[in-house]
Amino acid sequence: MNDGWNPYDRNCPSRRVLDRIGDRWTVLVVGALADRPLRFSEITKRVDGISQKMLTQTLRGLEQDGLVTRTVTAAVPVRVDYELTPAGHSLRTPLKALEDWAFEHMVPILQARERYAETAS
Amino acid sequence: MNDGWNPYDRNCPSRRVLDRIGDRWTVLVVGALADRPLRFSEITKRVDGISQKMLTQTLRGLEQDGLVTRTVTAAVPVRVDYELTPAGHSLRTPLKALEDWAFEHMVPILQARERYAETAS
DNA sequence: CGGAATCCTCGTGGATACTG
DNA sequence: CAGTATCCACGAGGATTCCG
Repeated sequence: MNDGWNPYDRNCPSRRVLDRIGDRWTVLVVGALADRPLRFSEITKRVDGISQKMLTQTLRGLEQDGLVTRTVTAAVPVRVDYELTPAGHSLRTPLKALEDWAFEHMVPILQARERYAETAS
Repeated sequence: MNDGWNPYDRNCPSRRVLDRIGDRWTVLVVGALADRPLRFSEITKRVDGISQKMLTQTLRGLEQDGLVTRTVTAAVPVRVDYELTPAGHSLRTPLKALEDWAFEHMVPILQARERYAETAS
């Protein structure tokens, strides 16, 4: 049922998918689009620190995987909206679970990190 | 309740935690340790493609965050076991949800990817 | 406004060799 | 066995400029 693949094998299909999802920006962009479609510039504002190059790249990847749709409205200036597909929305559930985990555990984790930093000479 | 932080802000605590989790190797190493404690060399074998440098680095990070414990057994040769802490185990739940999602959606996603590759001249 | 193209710089991370 | 220490290459990704 797994086609003989082992999830820890670098070429395992599910791992190839996971590699895209695990991407730093992908998680944040999907999160930004969770509520409603957004324009390119709106996403830029929401996701702090992302460059327009990375945003373009991330969106192309999501589009390529069928997780986001790109809609161009001809006008001057041009308007482009990005929206999660049903599959994209379904990704929010596990992603949200991860964010919740991070939020719940961040205090002890950040404390442990600082303690570690002090110990290290 | 969020200390005024916005999750998309680069300095938001939960995002700082997420950055570690989002790491390519971290997910795989935590997964490898899910069932039982493992020795260094055992993890190397399980996680295909990881170099010993990256494994060391990843383990140090997890140790630093209190998600993994490192136990040294003095002997010749030395034996070192790595084990998930309770916090580390709790991370498995959201991670598993993500893996499941990847497995469920991989077929259409990989197909969409190929279609995209063909279209592009 | 929403990019594409170019340049250039860091850091990631692999390969190798050596050590307790 | 389980690392540490170096060296090095490559690619991610930022800054900038230009275009439809």
